[in-house]
Amino acid sequence: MRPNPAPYLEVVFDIPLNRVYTYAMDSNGAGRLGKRARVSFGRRGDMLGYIIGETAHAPPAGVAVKPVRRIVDEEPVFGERELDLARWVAGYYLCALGQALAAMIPSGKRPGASSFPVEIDGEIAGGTPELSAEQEAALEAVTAPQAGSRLFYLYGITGSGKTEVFLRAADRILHEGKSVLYLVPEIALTRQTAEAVKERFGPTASVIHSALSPNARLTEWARIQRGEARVVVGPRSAVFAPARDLGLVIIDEEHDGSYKSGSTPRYHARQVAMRRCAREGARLVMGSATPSAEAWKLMGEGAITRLTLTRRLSGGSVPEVRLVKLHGADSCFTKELREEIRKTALMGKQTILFLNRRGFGSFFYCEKCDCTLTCRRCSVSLTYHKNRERAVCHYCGYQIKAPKVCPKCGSVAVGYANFGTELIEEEARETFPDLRICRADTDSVAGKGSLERTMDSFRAGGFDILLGTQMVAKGLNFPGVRLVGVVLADTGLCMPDFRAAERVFSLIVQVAGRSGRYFPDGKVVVQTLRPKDPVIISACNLDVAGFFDAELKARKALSFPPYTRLIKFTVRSKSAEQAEAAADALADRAGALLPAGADMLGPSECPIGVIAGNHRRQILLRGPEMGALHRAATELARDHESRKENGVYLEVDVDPVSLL
DNA sequence: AGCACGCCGACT
DNA sequence: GTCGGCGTGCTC
Repeated sequence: MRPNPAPYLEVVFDIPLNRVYTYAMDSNGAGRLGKRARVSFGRRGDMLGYIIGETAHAPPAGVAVKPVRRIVDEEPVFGERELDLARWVAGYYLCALGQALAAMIPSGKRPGASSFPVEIDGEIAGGTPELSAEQEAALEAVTAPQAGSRLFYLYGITGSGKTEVFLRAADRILHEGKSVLYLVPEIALTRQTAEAVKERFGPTASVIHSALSPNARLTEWARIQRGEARVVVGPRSAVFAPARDLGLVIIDEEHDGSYKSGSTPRYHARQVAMRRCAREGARLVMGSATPSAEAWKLMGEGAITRLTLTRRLSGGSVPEVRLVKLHGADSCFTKELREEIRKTALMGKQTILFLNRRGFGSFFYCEKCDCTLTCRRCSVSLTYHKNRERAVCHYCGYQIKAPKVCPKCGSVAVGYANFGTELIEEEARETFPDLRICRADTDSVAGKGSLERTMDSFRAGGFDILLGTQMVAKGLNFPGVRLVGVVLADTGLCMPDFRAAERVFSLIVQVAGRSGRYFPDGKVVVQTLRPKDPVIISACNLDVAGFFDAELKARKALSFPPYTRLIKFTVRSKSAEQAEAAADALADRAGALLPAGADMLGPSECPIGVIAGNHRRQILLRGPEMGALHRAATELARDHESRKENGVYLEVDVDPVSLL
């Protein structure tokens, strides 16, 4: 037996420790790179690690090298390309390499277990429909052999046939012998698109269904690795699929918030896709009726090629969107909405009521002049703190005594609005005691099975009114729905977030598009406390360009994305004093490290100041470009880690989507 | 992140 | 006298 030339393996773990550990491998031969290993780690007897290197060098003296227990994989689960991508993710999003790898690789035990069968929806249009001239032009642009651009945006109203263009483009790329990643928002849209892709591409397709077990995911992963599956449909994590010869990445509903991960690593699938496309020479095509501000700006500058679809294919009409003023003191339902709900029920049709996320805190409004309280520096709504009787900006910490009269018009008809889903449900039941009402949001339902049952039952006509949050808006089709009501558009608008207007606008336009598509007589009623608000008006007119004209001007004036980049630091501690001290210390260091042109907002208390006994404070770094800002943030994070403060945890969010 | 070691309050 | 609270310290 010849001596092993590389007897040590470098292993990383899915823990927030950016360190590489060395284990001993006594048997001969190399080829462990990219496989997973079971090792004993600290007090933990058994731990799954990722082998990122093979080396002849022993760790520094004094450390007792442990042997590898078992190599888990027959074949490596990640190659150089995946490792490179993981390194980039770890560096860009400031997390440990092991955490980046864990986010990429499904954590199944071993491949081979059978996958959960994907249910058939029974609503798939057979064959391939004819393309309109607009669709044809878009397809040609995206798949042109000598594309001048690599980045495209399919911008078109709901029902204009974006999906068919995506499928045709995927088909062409496949015929070039390359692979395609087709990203869809979580849950809802996945199923329909997945069916279409399965039907079109058969076994060449890999559908990363949300119901797949970890083992089944790993099986799919291996099929993609081998080049057996060359069209991958899935949610944001599918952007990491080990596709060979990547030719095209499709991001459907690009504006959707689910593309940004909510836990470490807090990556954005769009960002990862852009990096992959640049690195692997692939093209990227995104699509939405309501692009993100980032994408809209890039389209305006020509950095992304805009391909516009204007025609509705199914001949559906644009729905009537009615804007109705809601009087704060009265009920959650205006006369108009009540009458429309009644009328709809009498027709034997159904109503969907949208609640803009759960009411968050309380916000000032004036009944008389429609004004709100905003921070002068950040232009976000001030949050009302009842116990302290103060109105606070959660970006910069600016605060004033909570007014009892309107500062603009002196009216005493002011209040602090807060409409939660429970309140609205309660009132809906009181107002319509004879109608059958159900509620569907993630926190009202115990298991995901019961949520699906609720949806299916509603679809089958088992309820008259469905109360739901964004998740209902996304992709599910309910053929019996005539009326869509946005209960209170302002709830979202008053979120203390500079993206609040963008989200509200997007939601209303998406809702409106939905209603017109599946019911020719569709109606949308948007209730608002402030019917003169330009955001709500442009949304009801479905005026995307008009909205972004104003919105981008405001973002520029206030130095917010997409004109700047942000990195958010959140410190948390059981002790309020420690959290405050740590945040202040971090801010001091940040002040010294910040590059020219960059600034810092905060430290301030997080909008949800205490979660599970943890006091939270945040600092926002802001700069004109990511390069220098990111270097400062990296330094700052390293600095914090080196002088480990007990019980103080730091979390970093690069390109945060929500500042909450 | 886990998981153990360690040093102070109310129980059989 | 012990069981157990979770503070802090380490993990090849």
